[in-house]
Amino acid sequence: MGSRIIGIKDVAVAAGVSVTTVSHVLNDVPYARVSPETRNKVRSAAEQLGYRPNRQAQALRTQRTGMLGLVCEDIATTPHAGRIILGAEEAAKARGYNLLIINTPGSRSVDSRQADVGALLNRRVDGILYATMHHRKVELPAAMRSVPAVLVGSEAGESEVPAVIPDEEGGVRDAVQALLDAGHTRMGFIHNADDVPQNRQLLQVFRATLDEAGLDGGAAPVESGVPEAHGGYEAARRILSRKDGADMPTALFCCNDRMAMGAYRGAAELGLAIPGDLSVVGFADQELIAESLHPALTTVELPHYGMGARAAGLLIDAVEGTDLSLMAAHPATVGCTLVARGSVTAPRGPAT
Amino acid sequence: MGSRIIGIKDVAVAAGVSVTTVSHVLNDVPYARVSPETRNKVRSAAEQLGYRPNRQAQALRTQRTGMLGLVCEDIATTPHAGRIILGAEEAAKARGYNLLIINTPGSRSVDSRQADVGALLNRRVDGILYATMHHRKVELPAAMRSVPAVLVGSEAGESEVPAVIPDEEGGVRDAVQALLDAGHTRMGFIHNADDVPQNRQLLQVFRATLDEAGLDGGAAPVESGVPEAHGGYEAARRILSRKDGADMPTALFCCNDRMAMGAYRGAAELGLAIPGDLSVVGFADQELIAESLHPALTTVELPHYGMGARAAGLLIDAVEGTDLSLMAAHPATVGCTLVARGSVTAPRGPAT
DNA sequence: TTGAAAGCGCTAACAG
DNA sequence: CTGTTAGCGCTTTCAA
Repeated sequence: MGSRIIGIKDVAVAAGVSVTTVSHVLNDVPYARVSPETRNKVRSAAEQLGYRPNRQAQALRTQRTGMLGLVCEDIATTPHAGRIILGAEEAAKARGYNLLIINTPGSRSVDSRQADVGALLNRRVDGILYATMHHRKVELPAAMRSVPAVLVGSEAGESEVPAVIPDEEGGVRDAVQALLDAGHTRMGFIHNADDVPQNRQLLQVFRATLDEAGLDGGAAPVESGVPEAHGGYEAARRILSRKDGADMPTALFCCNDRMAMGAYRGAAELGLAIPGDLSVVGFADQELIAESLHPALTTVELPHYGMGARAAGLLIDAVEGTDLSLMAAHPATVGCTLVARGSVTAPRGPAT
Repeated sequence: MGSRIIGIKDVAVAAGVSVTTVSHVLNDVPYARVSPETRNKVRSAAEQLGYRPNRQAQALRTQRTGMLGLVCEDIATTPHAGRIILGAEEAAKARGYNLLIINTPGSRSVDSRQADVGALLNRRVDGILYATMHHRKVELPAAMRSVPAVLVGSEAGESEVPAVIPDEEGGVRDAVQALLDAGHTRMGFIHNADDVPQNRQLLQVFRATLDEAGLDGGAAPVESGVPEAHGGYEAARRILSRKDGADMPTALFCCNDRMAMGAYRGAAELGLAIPGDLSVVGFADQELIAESLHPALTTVELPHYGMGARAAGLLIDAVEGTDLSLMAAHPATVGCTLVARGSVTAPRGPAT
């Protein structure tokens, strides 16, 4: 137990070769012509000594750190954060990269975010993943332009940074289609009152899908509320007590699962059983809630893991030379999946 | 736009001084004696050129990377992951460190986890944070012993690795006390049927707290179920339909919030209003659920953020020379907070 | 087939 | 007060 840290030199000595040879062997340098015996000697010496290549030193020499920066704008605050991180981490690891993670408050000044990105740049990350929670246009720290970058979950304003976003439109279509397929023709829409573009779009797609099915999307009852259980509760009560009889919707599309949870309660209070009297689909929010509800909520899952993985893959492509500039204008989109659980069934036959 | 990357040398030239001086100024080396004018010249030259110290090079030279490895055992899978990561990240950042994150499947072989830790070691992280989700003894990859390490959320088996764990015992006591304070004397315990030590302990503490209050903890009704909403539902039904009248519990302690959610439904079906007829407290699970329930669930919050921050702080202390070996035998504990919401109130007066 | 040697960008003795 | 210089551990010409 003498020398604490052993380097390539120690391996070279132990194997009776030069450091060059060790480097060639251990890195499988293609043009290196080393005899098999020598290779073995080197490898076993390295193993024996427990040699750990110092990636800092390698990086200094090769100008490649093999590290990707993941800057999360408030992301680690939401329950979905972990999935994005996990997706990015596994995709990165699979290609030999590691993730340097940094949280940056989106609320704070651009300067503070600059500094966070700067820290990553000082560490010479090969590229940067910039993740945000709410799918919207985002203003990027200027410093980011000096390395390849990919946005996760939102698009950049005017810049030409490629982005990976969820295909929410497809998700809404799938959800509505599931209701249509079950035989529903009158469905209500419970809207998130937060006025972000994303939310407006959900409603548009909802209506368009109805129109395309030959129904009147514009006529569908819509109510908004705060994006919490009680907002959903109130909105549901309003929709469901508008009028009785033939016009009452037999299904509800809720903009997020918490609101759906509230809708459950609203329906229960009005004596409506789910899914017998009322089918419900949720959207993109909380798997945990969806599964815990009774009956379990059929909902659309946002592909957090997939977006993380996809973005990391693209970023590595860019780092390794692929030109992503074509992608900048046209974000990559990853599909949402409709998870069918127990809250959708066929509507009751027309009232007698 | 000639030279792309500018180094300390460029700054030295621009400022008309030597690299030593630049290094001294930029790093605020205490024993360096540099005139204020020179300092200014250096600083503005650096600023001007947009100089970014190359931390890889610094690290190579100083043998300190300023990076902490965070290995998460399956952690990024759970919704709590983000809070631990966030806590660790912010604490690290505050002291000038960054986090290299790596997910490692706890289910897979020790070898695979060794490899993950190895990747961190190759990058010469200054220390390692090892986080697990379920508070239990954990078997650590041997390689970890070569750098300072701190466990988050679980204790090590026989090794002498310091750990940071939640004070669940205190959390249970607080919850029971809240019920006691509200005037409850008969409370049921809804147990997680998973047979992990943690769960057994919760019940013990529950009983002990009751005993200490002069009640008979052993007599409290206990029912177990799978740790999901339906498990809680079934357990609640069993407890609440055991017998009527004076012996029926007026409050329920649930081992996690999903089970509490099920208990709500069970109570509702039996015609019991919460909190009027039945008070409920949850434990350590899902803030999102707790807030969305109606009435909102009073529950005990596990200090994920705090554990992450605390662990990072300790690790950095160790990295910077503090001896943590005393701590190894005695894990640091961070308190859980009882979040009072709407599910606890005084019991109804004794039945007429 | 293998080895010697020149740096990657920076810090820290040691000299002035 | 400031500058020279020797590495940190590794890769990669270039030469043998």
